[in-house]
Amino acid sequence: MKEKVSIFWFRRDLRWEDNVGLYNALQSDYPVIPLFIFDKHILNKLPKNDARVSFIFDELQKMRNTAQEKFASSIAMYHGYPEEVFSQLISEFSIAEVHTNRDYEPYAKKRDAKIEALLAQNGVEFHTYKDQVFFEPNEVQKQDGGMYLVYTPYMKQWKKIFEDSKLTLASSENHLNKLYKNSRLPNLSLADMDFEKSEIQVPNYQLNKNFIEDYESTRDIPSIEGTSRLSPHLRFGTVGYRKILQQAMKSKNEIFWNELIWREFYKAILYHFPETVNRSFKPKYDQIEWRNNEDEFEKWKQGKTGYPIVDAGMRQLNETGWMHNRIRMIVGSFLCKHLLIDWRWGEAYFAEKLLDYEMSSNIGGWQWIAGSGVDAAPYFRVFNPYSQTDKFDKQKKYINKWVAEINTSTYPEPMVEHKMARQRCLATYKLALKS
DNA sequence: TCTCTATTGCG
DNA sequence: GCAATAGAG
Repeated sequence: MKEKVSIFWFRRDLRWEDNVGLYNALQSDYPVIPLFIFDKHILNKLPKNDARVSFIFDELQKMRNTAQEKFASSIAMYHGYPEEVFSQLISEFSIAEVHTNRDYEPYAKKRDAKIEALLAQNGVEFHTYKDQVFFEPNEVQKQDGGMYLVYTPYMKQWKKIFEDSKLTLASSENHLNKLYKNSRLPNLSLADMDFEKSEIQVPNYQLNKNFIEDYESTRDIPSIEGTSRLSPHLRFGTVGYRKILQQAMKSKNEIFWNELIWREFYKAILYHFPETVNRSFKPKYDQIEWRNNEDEFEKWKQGKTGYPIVDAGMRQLNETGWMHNRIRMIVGSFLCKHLLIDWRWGEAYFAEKLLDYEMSSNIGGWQWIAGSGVDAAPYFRVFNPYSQTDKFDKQKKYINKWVAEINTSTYPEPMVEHKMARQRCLATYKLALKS
């Protein structure tokens, strides 16, 4: 006789507290098995020392320890394809319900549809919940029911409907005694999955009131810790989104809040226009004749362009898995506009390196800088790396930190001359965009 | 979430 | 000779 259980499937919500799906799973009539699947569809494409895999692994082990020590439970961990893992679970247990938080990325939508069908065939209920956003892609709409394509009106509507909404936390952490009592559910090591521990660590985030007050004045200065470092935690759900919103609301200054709304805007855009993963939102921009020079791309990746602010950014990315947002715009503009390399190449490199890699934000950001996206920068807006340095890193504190050899003979000459590159960019874009 | 150039005004 | 600014990309 198989045991009757329910399952909560963790994906990008790695926390016990304020977890909507988990809260609902714990209301089940049956003990709840917490599940995590290291998905081979995703992991097979990653390098063996991928920092995000290390981070997820460490966080899950911490959570597993908590479950063992306080609730005589654990987390069932598998390395495999989700459909296979669920087939196995179905054979081992009599599963009443599977609960999970909704995910809006193109791959996730397909995966979940498959799992839902598999479960349905076996008479298992599949319940999904809103957890990683405050408003889902269909909840912020124009009067005519269409999706906003410009950020500002989207943001205004978002805030308008937010006023009529309640911001409450889900008290999942108070119901963990409903977890399935087995402290030896299947565990894994990184080595079991043929991965190794990364050198790169995810730093802690800051979210105090002063930080949010000062955010507007400090966020653009890359040499100070004026950004929240929240992004990897937000990405993997090691902090709950509603708690962040609550903090953001405490300040009169709405700049930080607006950044959270950008995140939801780009999630909604990717949800409604999944083809923009590798197509320009504005089709004409796919007519651009990119130069796509491999050697130049290599110099950009390594931070050897001869433009100190660009090189500092790329080296920060390579060494820490993170880059300041102001600098992301500068290196992105340099790649697309000075070097005329396809934004998709830059997007792919960021996807490989960023601890906080979020598909919707990354695609949105790159299409913004390339000019091809919704509500994008106009094509003729070419960032000047020198004036950006003057504005945001006047004392060269950031540059000196990441490009130590800046004043020595080993530092390369600029790989392209700014004025020429700018004119070449304008001419190339103009050619592609004319009628 | 920009940059460049030409022009104006000051004097 | 410089700073401020409009207009265009």
